[in-house]
Amino acid sequence: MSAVRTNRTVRGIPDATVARLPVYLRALTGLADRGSRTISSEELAAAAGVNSAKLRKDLSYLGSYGTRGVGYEVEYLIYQISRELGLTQDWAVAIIGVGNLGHALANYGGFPSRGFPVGALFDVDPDLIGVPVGGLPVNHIDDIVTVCRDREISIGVIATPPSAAQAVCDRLVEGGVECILNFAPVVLQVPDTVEVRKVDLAVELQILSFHVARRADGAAPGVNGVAPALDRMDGVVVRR
Amino acid sequence: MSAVRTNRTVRGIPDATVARLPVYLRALTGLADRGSRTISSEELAAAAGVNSAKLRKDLSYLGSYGTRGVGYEVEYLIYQISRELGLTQDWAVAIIGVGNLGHALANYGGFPSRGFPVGALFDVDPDLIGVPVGGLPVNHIDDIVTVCRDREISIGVIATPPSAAQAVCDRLVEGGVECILNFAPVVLQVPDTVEVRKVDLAVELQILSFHVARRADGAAPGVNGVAPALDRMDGVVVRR
DNA sequence: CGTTGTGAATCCCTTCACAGCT
DNA sequence: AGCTGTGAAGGGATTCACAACG
Repeated sequence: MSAVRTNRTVRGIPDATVARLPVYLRALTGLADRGSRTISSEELAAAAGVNSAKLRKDLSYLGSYGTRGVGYEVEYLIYQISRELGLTQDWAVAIIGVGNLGHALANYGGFPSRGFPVGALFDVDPDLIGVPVGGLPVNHIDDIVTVCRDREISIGVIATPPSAAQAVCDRLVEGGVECILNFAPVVLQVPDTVEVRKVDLAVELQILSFHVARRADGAAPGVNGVAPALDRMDGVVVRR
Repeated sequence: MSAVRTNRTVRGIPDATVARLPVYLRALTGLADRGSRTISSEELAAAAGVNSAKLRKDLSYLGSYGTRGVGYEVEYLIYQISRELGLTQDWAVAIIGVGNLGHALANYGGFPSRGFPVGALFDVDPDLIGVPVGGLPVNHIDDIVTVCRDREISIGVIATPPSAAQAVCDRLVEGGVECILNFAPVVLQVPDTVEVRKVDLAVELQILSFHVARRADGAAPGVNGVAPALDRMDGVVVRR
């Protein structure tokens, strides 16, 4: 994690910054659509929902792309952020698991339109193999390695049941995929050359639950919240 | 943000800790299924993919639920974490936007089975109103306020196109919903009594893109990556 | 004059290391 | 003897505040 490039700045952009760049990018494309030519850090920060000092510091990691007394040129900043994020080229994704979620993802236009064409679909279900979903026929999960190699898949999206996730992940890695977006509620084991990001819907809801519960706490009983709270520890409450 | 409760400990559990509790919970239920009675911080940490000191510190915010020299009793810890997260009661969720994603979410069994019954569905499309999705008829988006009030909805899941998201959000808040899970690529404006969490698939892919691009950088040309990289700044490359 | 870019201060989270308990 | 619980140290990220600059 100490890759020094001889480019413009010595790199090592903080993870927190990288995670915000796409948000800035979205705000900027919105502004470009509405015809803005330049924008100040204050305004852009408001549009992105962050503090302006944070925005300026984030952008400063990319280089000095603003003009003092004026602001940032929208189109130019869009280009610089896109370049930094590697969005100047397409990266093919594979979706593994064509159930509810995988189906929705395969049909979701937001991926290809942002430079992430869906290059392959995989499932185990024999009834699905060969059936086109979102215009692309489903391949068998046993062919992950060869198909990913052939089609130069860069990103694997795991939308399988949890029990299958690790095996699928292993094959993706074997097929040369080094970036994985994991929707399965499992902690994946990968070599440290591989980058994994996780989206876990149940976890998100449980985090929200903490906040609802906290609010309900002080409030009058019966305000949003279906069953009465358990007060006694008389058994385990987690369902499956 | 300085809510002091007179319970057992003075509260104020760090956000980072709250975000990990669901992960511990999942690891623990897995262990319980396999019949483990107790577990050490070392083992549980490994299962959850974190460092053991972090795990112990996180758990220490809930209270002293371990036994020195032994470890944690699995069932008891499950109960304590569930209680802390407010999972000892159900919280009804509403899904707004019954398109690809909303449809998948409505049919996803993981929500109700974890204590988040789907209590309402909304859309604007007249063809969808009244049609049952996942067993529940779709309501019109104009009825959000009254339906959410009536059915005591605690959590709103926004799965609409970005253009509709803010208006939907406003109505949810008006209907008494104080926790929102937002799938629309928009920064929502809410009163600070409302908690918003965001899941943005395109952002996740763009973050991964940064990492793919970084890897591809040093590698031989042609290794995973569809189009040749742009070297010149001759136009804007972001698509819509 | 207005806004960027950035050292310095602050805050929060993570990790270490070990005292304290079973 | 072994493992938890936690002060203390360390590392990042955020925010402040202002010098530098167009």
